[in-house]
Amino acid sequence: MKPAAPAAPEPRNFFQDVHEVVRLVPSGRVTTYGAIAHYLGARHGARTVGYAMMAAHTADQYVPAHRVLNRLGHLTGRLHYATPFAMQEALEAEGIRVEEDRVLDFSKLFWDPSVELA
DNA sequence: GCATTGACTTGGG
DNA sequence: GCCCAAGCCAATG
Repeated sequence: MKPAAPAAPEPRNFFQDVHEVVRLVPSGRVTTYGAIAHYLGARHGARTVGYAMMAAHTADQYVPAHRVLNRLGHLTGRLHYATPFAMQEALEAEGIRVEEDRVLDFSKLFWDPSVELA
């Protein structure tokens, strides 16, 4: 019989893996695409992680993508939200200070899954 | 099957 | 600290 339902627009397990790691990010903390990629093996490349985040918009469960930033702590994905302020407000709602589209004390708030989940 | 694009990262100027 | 170029993987046309 058929191995799977090709009609299902769901991507590979890799997307679910990325979404799961993002959900594990505690409130008030942030992580980066590179950290997630490294936790998953770093073979897929940070770009693929970012691509998975774009799919997070269509994920079954909610994914706190606002806690995922680039290595500089910039809110790179804010333009992908319904409103460009949604991501910043979501971060500030968790006690994270955001200034000029970048997270303050990013080094302190940085949450590395390859270390915290070790 | 090749070329383009994308929520990235690193290195050099 | 910021900008440009190269490398990387996956999806789309």
